[in-house]
Amino acid sequence: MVMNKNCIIRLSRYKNALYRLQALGFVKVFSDNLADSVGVTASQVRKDFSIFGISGNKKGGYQIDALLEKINSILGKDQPQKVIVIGAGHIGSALMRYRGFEKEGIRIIAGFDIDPAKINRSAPVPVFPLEETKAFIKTNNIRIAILAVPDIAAQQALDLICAAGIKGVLNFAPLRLHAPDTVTINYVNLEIELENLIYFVSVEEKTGKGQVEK
Amino acid sequence: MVMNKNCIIRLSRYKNALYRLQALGFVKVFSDNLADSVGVTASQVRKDFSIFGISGNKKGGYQIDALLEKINSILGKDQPQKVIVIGAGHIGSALMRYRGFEKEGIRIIAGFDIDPAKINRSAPVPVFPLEETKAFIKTNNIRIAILAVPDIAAQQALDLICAAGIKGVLNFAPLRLHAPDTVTINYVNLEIELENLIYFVSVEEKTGKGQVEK
DNA sequence: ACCATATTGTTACTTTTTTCACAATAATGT
DNA sequence: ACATTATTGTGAAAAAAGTAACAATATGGT
Repeated sequence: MVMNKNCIIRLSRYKNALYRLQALGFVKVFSDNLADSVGVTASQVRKDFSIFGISGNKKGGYQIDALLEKINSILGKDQPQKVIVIGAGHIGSALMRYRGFEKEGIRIIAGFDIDPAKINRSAPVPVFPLEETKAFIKTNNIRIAILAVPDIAAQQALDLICAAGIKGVLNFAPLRLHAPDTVTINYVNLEIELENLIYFVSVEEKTGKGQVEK
Repeated sequence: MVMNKNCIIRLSRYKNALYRLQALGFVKVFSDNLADSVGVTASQVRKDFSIFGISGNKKGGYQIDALLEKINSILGKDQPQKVIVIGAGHIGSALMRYRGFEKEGIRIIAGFDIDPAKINRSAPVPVFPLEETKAFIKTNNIRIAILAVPDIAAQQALDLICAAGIKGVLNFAPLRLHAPDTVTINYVNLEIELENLIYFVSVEEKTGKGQVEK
């Protein structure tokens, strides 16, 4: 089975598209419908499905609800996922307020910060002192953390949570972090995404389009 | 010149790493230093540089300040970039408050929302009614917008801003949008990033690691 | 019950991306 | 001044990812 990260990302996209199709009243879907709504080729869809052992019906396409069930199970969406946030600054606290994760079965259950002024044990998503992180992770059996601390603090914070048992990290600090390879780190960097846009927009202005692959 | 989006993203990463090295007092850097701090191979660094016509000195590596100047110019960081935000909900308003873009020369100069309650013409980053978007983009010559509106409104909002002259969009809505191919769209989706982590973490728990490519 | 048709599943092919490998060469020490 | 060594720059090789093509087959119409 030859699988890579992009594959899983596409699986999430298929899932989102399927929910939309389902909401429109569709019951079954063909690889090319799904391809169109996600923006990939039909071959890609079928290949991805075959990688994960998802099968449909020749001439009949895929049954949307069965397909969703399968994808959700692959993506581990059977049970709700508890997540914590390290760093209650601008990004961290925006994430704690953000309700959009819930419909995906992802719950941010606590935040942690080194600054005493940020502590608030009675907020809807409570914020605890950083020292309590390790104990919290262990007693609540948390696997996934969002790291939203300043650059200089990031590696140290990562070491702390890895030692406590965290296995997956969504990192907002704009630098490469090091962790045991049993820990998966995904990077989010809006500055880089914007810089990327700026590049393509200005190249296009200079050249009049067509030269650049995206 | 064979160049792709990942190449530009790596260029941004090199830039960030170079600033850190510079802050530590380094004056020159070798491809393998840079590779280490960004997490790629030294060959990759040199190849990327050769694509953009960046050259160093045999045996002498690269002069950090000259290198930064070159990369910044490629990335269009010579002049500050004005950006607007469409949608002043949770994500949109967090972005408007976020000061982290400024050190990258990116300034969010206004927000727009359809909800009259969100309008605030005198905020540090003012929020205007959606109807004024087109005029604002034209008079201020804006090229780049962040799209932070609900799914159902996204395509319509995109059509509006594209018609007004926007050329690059950072989209937070979790669906594929359609635009003329003179417009670049980058997608940000934290739910998908988290789902991705959940997948890798649970696969690892089941298999005991080593089977999965990332 | 059979035929024509549409769609899957998978293998082979193509393209893209990354890595390797090494000649060219600048810096350093003797 | 010369030899040695470290590092770049790049073309060729390898690996990875994506696309195309088509045989297999289920479906629906007649």
